[in-house]
Amino acid sequence: MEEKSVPHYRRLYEQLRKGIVDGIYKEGDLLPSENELCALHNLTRPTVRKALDLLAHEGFIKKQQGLGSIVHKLPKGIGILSIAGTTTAIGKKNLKTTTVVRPRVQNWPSDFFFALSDEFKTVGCIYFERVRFVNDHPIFYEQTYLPNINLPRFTSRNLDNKSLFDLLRQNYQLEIKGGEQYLKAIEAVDEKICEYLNIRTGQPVLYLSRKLETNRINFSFFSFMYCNTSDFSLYGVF
Amino acid sequence: MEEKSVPHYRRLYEQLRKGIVDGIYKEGDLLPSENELCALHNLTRPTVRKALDLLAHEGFIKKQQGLGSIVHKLPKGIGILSIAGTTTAIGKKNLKTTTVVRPRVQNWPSDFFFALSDEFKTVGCIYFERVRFVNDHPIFYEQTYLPNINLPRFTSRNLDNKSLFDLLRQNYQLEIKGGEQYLKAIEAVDEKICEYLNIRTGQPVLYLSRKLETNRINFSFFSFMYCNTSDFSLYGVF
DNA sequence: TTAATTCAATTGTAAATACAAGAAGTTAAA
DNA sequence: TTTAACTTCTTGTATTTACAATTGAATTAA
Repeated sequence: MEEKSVPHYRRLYEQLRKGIVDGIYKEGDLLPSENELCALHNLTRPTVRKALDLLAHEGFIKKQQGLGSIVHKLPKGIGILSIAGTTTAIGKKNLKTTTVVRPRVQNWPSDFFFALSDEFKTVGCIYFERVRFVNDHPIFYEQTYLPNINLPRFTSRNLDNKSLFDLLRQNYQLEIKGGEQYLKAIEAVDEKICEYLNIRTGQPVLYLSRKLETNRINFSFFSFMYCNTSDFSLYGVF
Repeated sequence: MEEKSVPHYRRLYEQLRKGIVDGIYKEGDLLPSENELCALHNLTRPTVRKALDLLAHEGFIKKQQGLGSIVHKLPKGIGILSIAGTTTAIGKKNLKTTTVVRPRVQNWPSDFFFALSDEFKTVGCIYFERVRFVNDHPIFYEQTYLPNINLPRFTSRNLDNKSLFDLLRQNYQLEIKGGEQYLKAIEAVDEKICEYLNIRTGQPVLYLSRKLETNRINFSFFSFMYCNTSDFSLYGVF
C-alpha cells in the first residue's frame, strides 16, 4: 500500500535527490539511465523523466543527450534562491535559529511591498522575526508575515531551530509551491539589523523580498530577509 | 515546410510568451485551455503542456488545476536571474550598452572564481567590459570572459547595443542552455566601478558571478556583474 | 597505426489514450 | 432562499509506443 498520494515522479525525485546530497552519487557520476530507473522502480519513461527534469532544474544533475544524467558538483554557496527553504538549503546540522520577535497578530504595514487582497487586509497578519546562524555566525535576519487565516494556535508555537516549511506542512497541510523574489544590495543602517547580524553600520547586506505561494488557493505569505554575504554567497541555477 | 528543427513545444512557448509581453494576454487572463491549444496548433496535450510548463517555470503564468493557466502580473524588477540575458530581461528600447574595454585575448586571472579545464587555461580567454544603461542610468558594469576556442573574428566585433546571446547564436551557433550564479552584496570600492555606475565610494552594489553553459559541450563562459540596485531590484521566480 | 564506419546505448521529441482531482456553474431538493 | 448534488470543463498524473539525435565504444578498412 502506498503512502498518501505523493506522485510517483515526486517520490523518485526525492529519493535521487537524497542519494546525491548524501554522497551516494558523487560529482561526475552518471545516474542510472532512464530505462534502468524505469525497470528499478516499475515506472515508465515519462514519469522517470519528470523526476530527472526536476533534479536538472534545481541544479543537482546535468542531462546530456547520448550520455546520461551527470551529477553536478555541490555548490559553494547557499542555495536559497530556489524553492528550498533555508533549512533545506543549508542543512540542519549547520543551521541554528532563534526567534527574536515571537509570532503575534498585528496589522499589515501601510506601505507593504507586495499587493494584498482585501481579505488579507481585513484579517491582519501574524508577524515574527528570526535570526539564523550558519556555523554559529548570524547570517540571516528574517521578518515573516503570514495572513491570519486558518492558522490556529500559530502564535503559541515555538519556531526555534525548526523549518517553517515543515511546520506549515505538518500542522496546516500547507505546501509551498513556488513564489517570486526581489533582490537588492543595501546598507545596513537599522540598528537592530547590525546588532542581530553582528556587523557595523553601513556594511552592505543583501535584501531579499519574497512572496511564497502555497497549495491553498490565494494563500501566500511573505518574507523579508537581510543576508550577511561577506562569507557566503547565495547560489542559484537557471 | 517548417523552419529548421525548433521543437514544437518551444515554438508554442515563444508564441505565447510574446502574446503575454506584448499585452495580448493581460494580467489575470486565462490562456486558452490545453485542449484548445491542442486544436489550435495541431499538437497533443503533452507537447502543449511542455510549453506551458516552461512559461510557468519562468513566471509568466500560474497554472491552477480545474481552472486554467492564469497570466501572471509583470514583475516590478529586472528578471535577469533566470536564463534571459540582460537585453531580453529589460527590452531593447530601455537598454543601452557601451563597451568600455574592447574584446581582447589575454590569460585567465590567476585567482579565477570558477574552476577552469586545462584546455581553457591553455588557450586563454577573450575578455571585455561593458556598461549597461537602463533608461539612461548606468545600472550594470559587466566583465565577461569567453574561452578563446573557435570564436573567429570575435575581437573585432562591435558589442555596443547588442545582445551577446544573439551574437553568439547567430555567428557561432552557440545557444545558452543554463548556468549557475552566485550573489553577494559588496561595497563599491574600485574606482572604475564607482565611475562607471556613477555612485559614491562605499555604496552597496549587488555582485553577480555567473557561469553560462552552452549547447557546445564543455564550452561555458563567465560573467561578473556589478549592479546598482538603488532604483531597481533583480527579480526571479522559483 | 590510424582513420573511418558501424553499432548499441542514451536522452530528446512527439503522439494517442486513460483516468484522477479540482473548480465552477447548473439543477434539484429542502 | 439556501443547500446539496450533479455535470462539465479544466489541469494533474501515468502508461504505451515510436522515432530522432547524440555519444562513445567497437569494428573495419586503409
